Amino acid sequence: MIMIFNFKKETDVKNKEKNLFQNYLSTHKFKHSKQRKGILEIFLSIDRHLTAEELYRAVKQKYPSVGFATVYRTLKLLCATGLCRELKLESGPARYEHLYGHKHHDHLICTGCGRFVEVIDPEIERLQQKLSKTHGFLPQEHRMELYGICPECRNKNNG
Amino acid sequence: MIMIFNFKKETDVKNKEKNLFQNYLSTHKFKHSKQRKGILEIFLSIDRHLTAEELYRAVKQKYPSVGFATVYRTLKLLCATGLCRELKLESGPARYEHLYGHKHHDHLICTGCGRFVEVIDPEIERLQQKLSKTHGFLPQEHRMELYGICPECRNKNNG
DNA sequence: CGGTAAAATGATAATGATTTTCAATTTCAA
DNA sequence: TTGAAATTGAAAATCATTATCATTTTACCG
Ligand SMILES: [Mn+2]
Ligand SMILES: [Mn+2]
Ligand SMILES: [Zn+2]
Ligand SMILES: [Zn+2]
Repeated sequence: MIMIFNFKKETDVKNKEKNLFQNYLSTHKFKHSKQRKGILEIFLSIDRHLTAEELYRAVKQKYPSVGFATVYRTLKLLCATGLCRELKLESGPARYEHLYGHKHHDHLICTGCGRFVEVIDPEIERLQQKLSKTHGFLPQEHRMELYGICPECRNKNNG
Repeated sequence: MIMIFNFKKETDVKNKEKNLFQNYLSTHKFKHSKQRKGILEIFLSIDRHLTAEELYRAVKQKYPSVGFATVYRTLKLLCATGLCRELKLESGPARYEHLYGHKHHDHLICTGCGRFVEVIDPEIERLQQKLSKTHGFLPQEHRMELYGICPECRNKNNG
């Protein structure tokens, strides 16, 4: 019962995201190609912070003819639509995460295993705004990544 | 009088940094080349957040025969010595800043003109540590960049 | 001082991630 | 259905950075 309910809710959310994308394409006079639909579909099916290459590989499994460039191009469109956020991290290629229905958050990243934990601290957010204003800046965005060792990796290293 | 005093203090600091570098080279059995000395000298003479290319160009003016690769290699050494910090920002090539005698700080960056303002908020730092620990992480480093529009750019756009 | 092994250098090639180019294909409004 | 315009995949180009390698320097020894 609960499973069925969750399943329904999930597909509803995904349909909403698909509609937002279709709307974005329409209002910007972009075309509704198979590739764009397919890439969005696969993107929505994977809820991780993945790289363009990881997404490309997943897309290939269902749609083998899609090119790497199209994945990159579509990721830009998804970001423009507000469905996706591009993360430029300290090292490695950019990673992409779902944005729709996700509030702003920052990341706690394990330097051992690469695990991502999404965090938000309203007090930090407030102080960031205040700090910007103290220096006369009009605050726009910010980026905060906290690096450390996660509980699992701490156990491994200590055991 | 004050000028002379400041001048002396400045060169003292620079000499200390040069000595630290020479020590680093010695203790690691690296050689004391003209290029390394020259690049450090130019690096110390420019107190900005500069790219490898900007440093390369400045070095070239006084030491035209120095290669780009050597500038990159020496920047790595300066970072290892603790005289320099490499900043991987949201976009563009890495930037390098003086580290010796500079406490940890984060950056407020103007999206209009690219101005860097160094900021530190002990309360934010404390909350970052706390946030990491709340999730069972052993805190290591963090990165925080606040983007906004600086007072000068705000005036320009409003005027 | 020479002599010499090891390290450093500069030029250039290679790399990795991303973007651009372009000929062929697809979309879509008329 | 048709044709102009957008999109695509493949491949080349780009950008920042790193690796390679023949030549030059450095540091040490006699
Ligand atoms: Mn996230
Ligand atoms: Mn700084
Ligand atoms: Zn971990
Ligand atoms: Zn500005």
